[in-house]
Amino acid sequence: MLSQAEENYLKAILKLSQKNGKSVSTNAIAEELSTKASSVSDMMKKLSEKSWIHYVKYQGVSLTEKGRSYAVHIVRKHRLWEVFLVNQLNFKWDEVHDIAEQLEHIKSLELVSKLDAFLNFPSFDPHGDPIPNAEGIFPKSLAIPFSELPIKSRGKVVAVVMDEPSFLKYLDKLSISIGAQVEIIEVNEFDDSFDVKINGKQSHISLDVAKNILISLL
Amino acid sequence: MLSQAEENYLKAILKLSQKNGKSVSTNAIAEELSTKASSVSDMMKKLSEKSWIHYVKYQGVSLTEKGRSYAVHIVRKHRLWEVFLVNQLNFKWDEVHDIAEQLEHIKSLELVSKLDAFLNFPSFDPHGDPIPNAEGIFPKSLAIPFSELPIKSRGKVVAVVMDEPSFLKYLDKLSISIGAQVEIIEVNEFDDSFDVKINGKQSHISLDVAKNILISLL
DNA sequence: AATAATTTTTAGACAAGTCTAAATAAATAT
DNA sequence: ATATTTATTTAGACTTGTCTAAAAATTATT
Ligand SMILES: [Mn+2]
Ligand SMILES: [Mn+2]
Ligand SMILES: [Mn+2]
Ligand SMILES: [Mn+2]
Repeated sequence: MLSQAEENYLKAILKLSQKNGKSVSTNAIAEELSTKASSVSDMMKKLSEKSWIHYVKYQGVSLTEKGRSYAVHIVRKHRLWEVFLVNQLNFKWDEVHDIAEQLEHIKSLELVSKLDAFLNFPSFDPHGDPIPNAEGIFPKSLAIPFSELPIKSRGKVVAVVMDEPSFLKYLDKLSISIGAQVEIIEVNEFDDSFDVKINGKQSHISLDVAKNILISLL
Repeated sequence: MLSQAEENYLKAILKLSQKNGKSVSTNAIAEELSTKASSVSDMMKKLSEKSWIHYVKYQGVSLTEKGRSYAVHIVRKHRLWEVFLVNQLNFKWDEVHDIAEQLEHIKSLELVSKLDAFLNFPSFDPHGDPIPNAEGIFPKSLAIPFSELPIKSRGKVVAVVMDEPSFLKYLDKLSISIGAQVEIIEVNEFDDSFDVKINGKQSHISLDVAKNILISLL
């Protein structure tokens, strides 16, 4: 049985390899988990001995089939619990991450499947992130960053890339939530900002913000 | 912030002092937590340095005010989660203990209070155990062991003392559940067993079983 | 009251997980 | 191709929580 620490490492490796493709560096993992590279090296040795990861010294790591499916299961739990917290307990979307970070480590397959059913088999979490099903398959969603939305075309917010509370609260202030209708009116070259419409109302956002909002075209 | 291990020790001390009054012995704690007396000694030193318990070598331990209130909070979480698992997720009462044993360590006051509200502020868990409120006050219930119910008087099952799955499943088999109407028809002196009525139907239970069922008189 | 049995504590060891500092390998720049 | 910088690993130390075995204190028995 894996410890919480081991589970967090697997999850970090999954996240980083989903983002950057291929193999993951020691430093990237250390950064992701706010720990030191030396601690990561130690842990990589351990996880590799137990066949959770492929690891060649100085060459980075990748998940084994077994490791990937375990990591996906943790992600599944994390996102299901976030749905529970927001939809059933009325938490706000910027409040749930740290709690789900703990709940994801609760061990009971029965619990996960009953929770899934209770929540009506959701496909996306409160931040628009896809929830893998019991077989580990992620639902597809073709989404592009808001910053790459063609001018004048309409889109719908489907997800956010960051889940830091400060970013999420800022989106609240801008009335940007999952499902909101958006449109780019104009690009301001000199500061890379955008004049936009959000649910029909004119607004203004920076490139940094726009890159972290995922849109599906209407 | 307390570790899971420390929390489990505090909870064990609370449980034992509620059962036997006064101060709790090293061996009793070791037994309760399935660990060794030497480990308990070590931990008692640590908890006492941090003022969670009163501890005098060779004299047993008791909780400080602060320790008691922390332990009660863990119990509150444990029992609220059990209610959630049984009432919302349709677990059976013999399946929830181990899961609640993990969930009780999730740290978020906000979560506890929202869960409490979501469940409609329950006063008793699925085994009939009292759930302390946010102030740490336990609801009262004057209950006596089934084995001490006066002959011919009627009673209602309000709680069970043990929560081992095997015991709970056996009660299921006897159709004994929280709320069931019961009555002792006759005491069989030679084997200390009882002829009883459960929801009107005649049955037969041992002293061991009867001692672990709590009744309130009708 | 002295002895025996039981309970509790200490001493020393170990595994997990982390850290700092030093060594080594790999990548980059000259 | 060599030197420099950066990334990664190793060495050694520390904390938490556990264990076994031995020592000490307490309790029970004669
Ligand atoms: Mn986590
Ligand atoms: Mn999320
Ligand atoms: Mn526990
Ligand atoms: Mn219970």
